[in-house]
Amino acid sequence: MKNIIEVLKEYDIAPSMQRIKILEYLQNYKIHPTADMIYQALEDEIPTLSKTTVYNTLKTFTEKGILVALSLFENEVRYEYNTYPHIHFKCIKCNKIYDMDKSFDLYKDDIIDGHKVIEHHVNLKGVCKECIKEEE
Amino acid sequence: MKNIIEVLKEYDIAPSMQRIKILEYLQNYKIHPTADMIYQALEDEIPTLSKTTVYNTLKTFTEKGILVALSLFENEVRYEYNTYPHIHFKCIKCNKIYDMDKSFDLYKDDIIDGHKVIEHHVNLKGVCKECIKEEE
DNA sequence: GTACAACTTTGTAACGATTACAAACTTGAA
DNA sequence: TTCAAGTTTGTAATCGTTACAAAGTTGTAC
Repeated sequence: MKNIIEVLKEYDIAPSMQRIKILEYLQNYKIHPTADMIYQALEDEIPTLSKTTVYNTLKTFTEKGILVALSLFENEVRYEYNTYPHIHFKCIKCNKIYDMDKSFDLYKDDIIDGHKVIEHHVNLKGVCKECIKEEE
Repeated sequence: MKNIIEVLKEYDIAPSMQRIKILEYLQNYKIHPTADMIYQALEDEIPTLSKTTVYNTLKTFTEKGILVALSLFENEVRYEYNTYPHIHFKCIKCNKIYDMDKSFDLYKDDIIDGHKVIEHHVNLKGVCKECIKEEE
């Protein structure tokens, strides 16, 4: 396993104690933790740790490219009336969500690796046609 | 277009004014609105409308099967250390997220229908192997 | 028509994840 | 040793959402 301090330096991040522990946790526990999970796991080891530090650190890591943040539709639940399987495309500029009729292998109701699939979502994110126009 | 009152009755939902207007909005504006978007669109027409009513109604519609609620990772951002393209499976019982190495057509950096794709996520939801065991 | 029960709607308060902000602390170079 | 830049911390605020209880509405039995 790569030295954590070197990884941080590689990404141009000062290797503070908090940052080292957080990255170490992420390397060891690949359960896609939330900020809160990380905080709870480390608060015994670093009793002064602040949740804000965890958020700040994760933000820094994500900005510098060490991590990827997963959360397609962020804080909002979106509702749709039609429910045939299709692909969603969300524009990062205007926040509109478009339906796309590209087909895909649907795993709904399949068993994969022993896990039972109930829902299958394909989500794209990018800049929509309209917003590309406006950029020019 | 189908009569809205009949659709509601079909799904065993009493057709109140609020419910009719909300369903009408969803039929007419297929932009996958948030609860708040719906509230804002209707508050002029129904000045006494409460946000709670919108939330209640959407919950009812979703429970009865008129709508589908989209929001894969809910309120939480999850972080991951490795970033090769893969499929995520989230267990609805234990909330763990598993990586799956099934391959899929990757649309990243493609242009589809004029929209530029920057991110491409495939997300499955269901009951994981462990939790299936526990159910028996 | 009245009364009552069941259902709906409403407003306020609370919640949980996240962010803003400013004060306190740490670091390293001049 | 000092100072500036960077880092950490705690508190308060924000945003989407939910809990809860009071008020309003409806339909049916009398």
